[in-house]
Amino acid sequence: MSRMNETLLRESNLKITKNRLQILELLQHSSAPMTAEEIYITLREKSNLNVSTAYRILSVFEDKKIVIKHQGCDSKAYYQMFNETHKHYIICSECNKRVDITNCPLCELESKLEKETGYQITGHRLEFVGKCPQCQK
Amino acid sequence: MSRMNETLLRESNLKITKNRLQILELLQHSSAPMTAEEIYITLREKSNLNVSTAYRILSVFEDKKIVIKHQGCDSKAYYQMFNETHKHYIICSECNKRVDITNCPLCELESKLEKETGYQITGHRLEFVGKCPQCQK
DNA sequence: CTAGCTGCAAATCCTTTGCAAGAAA
DNA sequence: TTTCTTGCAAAGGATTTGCAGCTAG
Repeated sequence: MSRMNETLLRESNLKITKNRLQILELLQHSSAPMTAEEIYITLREKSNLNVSTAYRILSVFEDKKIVIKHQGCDSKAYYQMFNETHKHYIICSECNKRVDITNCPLCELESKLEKETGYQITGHRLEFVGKCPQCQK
Repeated sequence: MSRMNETLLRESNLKITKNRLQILELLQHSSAPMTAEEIYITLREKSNLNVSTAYRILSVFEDKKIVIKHQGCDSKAYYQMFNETHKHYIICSECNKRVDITNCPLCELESKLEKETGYQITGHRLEFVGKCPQCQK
């Protein structure tokens, strides 16, 4: 529902623009995190979106905690909706394809670590790396 | 002992050079993973090492499994000795300082995931993010 | 109208490469 | 000598920025 996204933008003090709505739609319907370039390529015709605009929108969304950003080992940044936040991935070392894993055994560990290290822990990143079925051939 | 590192290089079919020995020494004595630039800055006077040489040496070391490379959220690559491999970190979201955490509850999870996803899992990356004691002020 | 968005081109940051000179075996 | 390493400068890919025009409110 595009109406919901308009509200989301309004509540974040952001103007409602076609680009922003389309990026939201896209990320909401994507089964995997996307790079800025993937988003740009998907939307450039439909919306004639520019790459730098894509980066700018994603960056604002990150500040407003609408999306979160992962740094992939391929040194590209991957973006996904914030509400799907607590997910982890298996990443193919050949093609960089990502697959979700459900269930996270780590949250409990966090408070223990806070005591041990003095860090104020705000989150964690867990990624498994391997070869996906296709790349195993 | 620099003699050991000479053997290490010889066994990897690499010529023994001042730059390589100094980078090995440095990483062995560093308590945290280092970026190519940090290594370069530390060694440029002592060894008049060039940035691209640093990258090249680190890249060869990675191929030969002498070091491993992490991609940090600051989009810089961090290098450490391979033998210290199975470590995870807490990373300060302000200053990017890294602290080791001992003990890894995840290895068991891997085989379960292999069955579920069809991926051939070769490793994992686990990083906790938060604010280090200094940056909490 | 005004603040906030956008496109475009140029700039920046990290990393890689081409090439010719230099050092190890 | 032969092969591998290096320094330098230039190129590369991902991301950011300056600026002038545009658009939502």
